Amino acid sequence: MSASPQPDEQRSPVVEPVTLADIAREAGTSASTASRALNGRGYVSEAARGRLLAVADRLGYVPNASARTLKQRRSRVVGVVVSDLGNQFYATLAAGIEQVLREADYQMMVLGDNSEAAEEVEGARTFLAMRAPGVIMTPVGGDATELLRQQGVAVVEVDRRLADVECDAVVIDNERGGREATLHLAGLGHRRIALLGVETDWTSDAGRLQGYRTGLRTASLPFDERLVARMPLHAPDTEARIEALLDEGAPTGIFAANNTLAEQVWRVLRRRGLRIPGDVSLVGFDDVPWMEMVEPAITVVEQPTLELGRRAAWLLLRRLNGPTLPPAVEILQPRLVVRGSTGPANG
Amino acid sequence: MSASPQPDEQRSPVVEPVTLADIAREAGTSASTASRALNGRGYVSEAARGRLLAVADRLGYVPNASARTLKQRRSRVVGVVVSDLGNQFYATLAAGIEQVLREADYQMMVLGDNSEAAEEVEGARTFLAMRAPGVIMTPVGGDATELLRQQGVAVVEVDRRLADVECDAVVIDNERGGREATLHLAGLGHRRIALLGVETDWTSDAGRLQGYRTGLRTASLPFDERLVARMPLHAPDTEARIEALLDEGAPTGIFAANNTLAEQVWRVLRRRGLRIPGDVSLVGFDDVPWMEMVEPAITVVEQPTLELGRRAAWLLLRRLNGPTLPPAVEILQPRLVVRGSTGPANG
DNA sequence: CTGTTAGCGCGTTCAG
DNA sequence: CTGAACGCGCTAACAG
Repeated sequence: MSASPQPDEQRSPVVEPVTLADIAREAGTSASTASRALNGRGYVSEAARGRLLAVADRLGYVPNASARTLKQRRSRVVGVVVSDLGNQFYATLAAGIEQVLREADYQMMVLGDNSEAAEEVEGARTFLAMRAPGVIMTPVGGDATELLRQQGVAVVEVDRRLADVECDAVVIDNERGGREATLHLAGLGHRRIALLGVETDWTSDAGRLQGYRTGLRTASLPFDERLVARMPLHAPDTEARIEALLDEGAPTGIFAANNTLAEQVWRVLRRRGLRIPGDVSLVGFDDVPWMEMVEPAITVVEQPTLELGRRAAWLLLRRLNGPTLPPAVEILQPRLVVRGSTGPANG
Repeated sequence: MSASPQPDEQRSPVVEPVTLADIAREAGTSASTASRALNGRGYVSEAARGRLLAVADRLGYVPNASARTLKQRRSRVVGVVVSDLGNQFYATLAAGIEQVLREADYQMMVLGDNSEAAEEVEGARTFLAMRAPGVIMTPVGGDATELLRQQGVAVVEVDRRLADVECDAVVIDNERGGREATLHLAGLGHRRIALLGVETDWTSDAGRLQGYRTGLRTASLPFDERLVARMPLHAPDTEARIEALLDEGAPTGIFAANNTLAEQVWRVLRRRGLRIPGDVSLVGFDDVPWMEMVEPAITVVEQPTLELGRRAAWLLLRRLNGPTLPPAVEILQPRLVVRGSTGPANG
């Protein structure tokens, strides 16, 4: 009955953002002093500082990041570009990076290229535009790193290495992981062990393949082309290729070199009604939650993914503080976790 | 033998970034004209435009985002804050948002609060500092939205609603989802149906609970307190509480109101050696990949998560173009997907 | 300890 | 169609 709904009373006051000048005026100082007080650099009397902080708080001051970045010629945003944010591995990697960055008061901005060099370069340009002081990435095509480095942006490669120029990196001992997976299968009596990898020039896959070969040799098993399938990255027919591998290679043990491949193999095996490990044993690389929820649980080469991210962030922070330090490369160790998907060969 | 590795030849030329002034000078025009040519606004002769574009390309010009933002008083970065980026649901939500934003030439910056109002506010301040024109969030504590709105930042709530002030939102019909899950179990003859939810004031959980109650009523089943467990968000003893629910409520059917709860129930049931659905039937809310990989696969109320994100982004873009439009609320429909984890009651 | 000055790189007036 | 001038908000130098 009373106040009928007025034309919404224009309920967006949309106040102008409070600036340093505003709080300086309010506190009776100059903007410079306000600046010094609010970010703790330079001399400011206790009295002034107190007043300034109080006013800033009262007015709800939020520093304008763009102005600061423009002036200082670098932002507090660290760029991260990974292959696929939907993949648990990369998501966890990013989480690790974020943990460390946050403590150091940097913002993280993540971008996904789809393992496409072009998108990676686009991401690099974005970070260049934002004047990011550093970028962490799972490299796909060299160009991005080069572009960044050329502009004085620190780059850390994580999970795999690619850059021609030397740069900081943190990776897994993939060769060892591949070897252990292969030897585990060989130790169970498997003689036809397949490798399922990705067709790239990435050091991660190359290492796992290398480990596979070393493993075979150690176990005195021959290397057979028909037992190796390397999937093009965006192949629409991955499952068909897996079927082909099964048909032509007749493996009794399969080493799938990443978590998505493991999932796809698993689906194919199940669809075919093949028993695991009765008919085929399966070892994955990179442990993700579903692997220990399915029946049987998947034997896997586990990698310290979160730690991988944390180290990468550390390396970057170190680099930001010491631009002339020699490049550092950290190698983390994977660990074989034996579960139900691997068993003795019977064929 | 030849050139011994020199002191690395100072191989970081670290060129100064190319500015608009640089390319203007090179092309023999003023910076203003360069600006107009490069971002297509205002009149520029074809000749000048051509030269400018060529020079910009040759010099590898990357616009300084901070300068642009400072001048225009708003950036091209849309903020997104979700509860937990590690959770597949929120990750997919973000992916949907990103798809749409990218097409409209906006950058997305995601932040995770841990369902903590304080972190959410911190996120809002970050976006305020970056002069984000809009923010999309799964709200937890009201304050952030208010802060943002007050400063004229467009806000879209997604997955749940919270704001006192009216604002755009896109949500799922949770009531219906909860009802269908409950009726499905009731239809199978279950009389002791438990609800496992989260103890929050979120509309999502409230809706699912409401649907549960409606479902019970429709099926002429009594509402029993002992069959309802609402978990505090960061409870360290969730599994113990689930055990308690099992002991005290003796349910033969369980409706777990989100994907993480479904996972936890599943783990507890398995640990206890209870058969699914022989001893207990389980329905989840929000379909995620593991649910159809486990044996038996989980019956679930599926929601169009990616679409949820896409719509939220659309709503935001719409709002950015029409600040005075009336608030829009979109409600998307969930869908019951029956799989093996639900079966007839026998007790 | 403080204020003044200047400029980061850009886009937007406004004359010409 | 173009250029000159200005200012977005902040901080680094420099006097005082």
